[in-house]
Formats: sequence, C-alpha cells, structure tokens
Amino acid sequence: MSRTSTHAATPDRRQSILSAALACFNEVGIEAATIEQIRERAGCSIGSLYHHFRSKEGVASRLFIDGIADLNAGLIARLEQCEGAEASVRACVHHYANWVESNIELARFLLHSRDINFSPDAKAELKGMYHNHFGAVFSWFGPFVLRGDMRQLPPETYIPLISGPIEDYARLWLSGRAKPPLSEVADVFADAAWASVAG
Amino acid sequence: MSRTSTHAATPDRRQSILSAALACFNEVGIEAATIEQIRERAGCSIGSLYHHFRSKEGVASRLFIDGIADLNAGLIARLEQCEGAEASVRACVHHYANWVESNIELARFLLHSRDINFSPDAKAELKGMYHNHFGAVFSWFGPFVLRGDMRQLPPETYIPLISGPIEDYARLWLSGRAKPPLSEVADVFADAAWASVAG
DNA sequence: GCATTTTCTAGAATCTTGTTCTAATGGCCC
DNA sequence: GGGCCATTAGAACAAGATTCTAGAAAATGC
Repeated sequence: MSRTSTHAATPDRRQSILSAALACFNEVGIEAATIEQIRERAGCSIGSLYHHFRSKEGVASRLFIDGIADLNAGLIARLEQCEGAEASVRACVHHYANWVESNIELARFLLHSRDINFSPDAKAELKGMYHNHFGAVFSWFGPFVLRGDMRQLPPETYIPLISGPIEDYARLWLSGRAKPPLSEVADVFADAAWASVAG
Repeated sequence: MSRTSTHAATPDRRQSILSAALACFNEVGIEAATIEQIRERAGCSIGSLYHHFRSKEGVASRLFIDGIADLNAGLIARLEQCEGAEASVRACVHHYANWVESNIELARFLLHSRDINFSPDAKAELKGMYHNHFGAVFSWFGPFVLRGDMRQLPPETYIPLISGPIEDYARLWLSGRAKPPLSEVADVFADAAWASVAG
C-alpha cells in the first residue's frame, strides 16, 4: 500500500512495543491497558504487535520474564565478587535495592503484577529460569551453611528472610507510600537479613 | 416467567456470588475469569450479579477489602492481649501465619492479586481502612519505641521487617513452592522479626 | 543482479465478553 | 387489592482482544 512512514522497516519495533506496553501497564494496569493504547504509543499496527507477541499477555510475559532474568543475572554476578557469608547476604539486599532504583518502571511492573496469565510456554521458561537461579544461589550459599557461618534453617525460609523485607519495602516505595529512598534504608535491611541467618 | 428454582428468593445470593468468584479468580486469575463462569458457579443470572456488584472488579474489590479488613481486625484484637514489645512483634508474625492457614483460599486471592482496578469508591474505602489500621498499629508500638524496648528506625521499615518475611513465605507456601506449613516455620520468622527491631 | 522465501506490517473482519437495559417476580406494608 | 422496593432474568449492546488476508520489506539462493 502507500509507503507511509509507519511501514518504516524494522528498526526495533519489538522494543518500542515493549516500552509502550510497560508504560501503559504501569499507568492503568495490565487488564485495563488496551491493545489500541499500546499500538498507538508504539506507533505500529495491530498486525505488527501480534506478529511479535502472541497476545497482550504475551507482551506482559516477555516484560516480566526478561525483567526477572536481568535482576537474577545481576545478583549472581554480584555474588561472585563477594568474599564470605556476611558480604554475600548483604549483597543480596543491596543488589535488590540498587536494581530497583535503576529500573524503576520495570521494577514497578514486576512487583505490581503477580497475576499474569502466562502461557504454557512462558510458564515453562519461567520455571526453568527459577530452577537455574535458585540452583546457583543455593550452591553459592550452601558451603557457608555447612561451614557454620550461616545458621541451618528450613531451606525455603532463607529467601523470605533475606529478600522479603527489602522487597516489601520496595513495593511501598514504588507506590509512594514510603519516602526514604531504598539506598538510604538498605543497610537497615541488610543488617536484619544478616542477623536472621548468621551462624 | 416460569418459576424455576433459580428464582428462589434471596437466601444469600450475594455470598454465593462471592464464593463462586473467589474460586474462579483463584483458578484462572481475575482477568481470565469470566462473568459467565462466575454466574454459572453461583447459579444466578447476569442481572443478579450486576445488581449486587457494580462490575467484575466490584466483586474482586469486595473480596479483597473484606479479606484485608478481617486480617487487620484480627491482628488488632490479638495485639490487645499482648504484654510487651517482644510478645507483640511475635504476635504479628504468628497471627499472619494463623490467618493464612485458616483462610487459605482468601489468602491466596489477597496475596496473588496486587493489581485490582479499584473504583474510586473502593480506593477510598481501602485507604481509610489502611489509615485506621496503621494508626492503631503505630499507636500500639509507639510506646515501646519511646521506652527503648524497640529500636528506633525509619517508620516505614517496621512493617517490612516484621511482616515481610512471613508474607513472602506465605506466598511461596500457597503457590506450592514451599512445603513446610506456616505453623512450622512461624517461629523462625518471629525470631527474625524480633531480632530486627529489638531495642 | 534476479527469483524466491521469509519476515514483517497493515487494517478490516470477527468473536469473545463485560456491561447495560427492560421486563418480570416476590415479598411487604398500607 | 394495590403500590412499592429489592431482586432476578436474560436479551441487546459495545468495547476490545484476536484472527485473517494481503501486501511490503528484507534476506537468501543462484
């Protein structure tokens, strides 16, 4: 048809759709955001949107999965530069705080959206990711527990103990209900995290 | 029209709709649950459903608000029977654990649904509730802080420190990713909570 | 360089589903 | 009985997600 600018090749349609969707989702929520709004903001057609993502949930899933992947990868990278149990535990808290402050919009989306209707594929991808991540985390911390630097507790309790509070606070902060920035309170949470798992 | 049993007065349509909706929401999520599914499960008509609740989100809002109200009221009642800071802090954790175990379906809904599109009315109701609740909680704990039984920290950090871990664990447990029941691990979290805020 | 295949874009048509609207039913009080 | 209100029913409507067909651009093979 007419060679309007809309048909302007494929610079990074995909990315522009993700950005547009992130903004829309954060403004009104996944459910209330319409394809039309996302389409308009991304400056693309419906067809294009559905070509890159299977559905609206598909866009949300991609944002979610890539976001978590980035957060997780950063943690592993940071842990590998830590010496000892205490530094590692503190790093978990500080990494979380840093990441949220550097990725505010994405963090808002991740922490706000617990009920995306993942497709079977997305579910599988997410499950695999979690499996690898927790595997890596536990093999990092395992030796500290064995050596007695960290207390032995039911395995499923470590993550809530270490990350639960900072995550909860991040939600408060992102929603505007808490004022002190994460960087300012991160030490409080790092202290608490270490105190709760120290050997 | 024909006097079928469906038109059977008004025993508690309202409640049956709420129960049906809760089940549907938990099975497939708020967005994916259709009015038709809820209607069928509740054994009522569309008109009846919309008579009792303004919209689908209206049903979700009611479940959410009433759930939070019950959880909060229980905490206040329990705190009033506590002597001292440590017992109070521990009570927060244990109350949370008990409540979730006694209200599994509702808890699953509350902890899973962060992005209900509340109507302005619902938003106002929720805001008022939180205001009262946090007011009550802080006036309960305030004296302990003044007296030095509890550490002085940025006010917004107390709740994440005390409730964050058990809440996070509850999410894990409700989603089946953690096996030990809440009652079994609650002490771990109560210890951590107290350690993080003790004076 | 040209043919072909694959990826991408476009937008109309369709289909699902939330919501509104009108009519009817049952109890209740006078 | 007759008016009145709360409740129920289900058809009609509208909004919006998704599918479908057609065509344009890029990539690939020769």
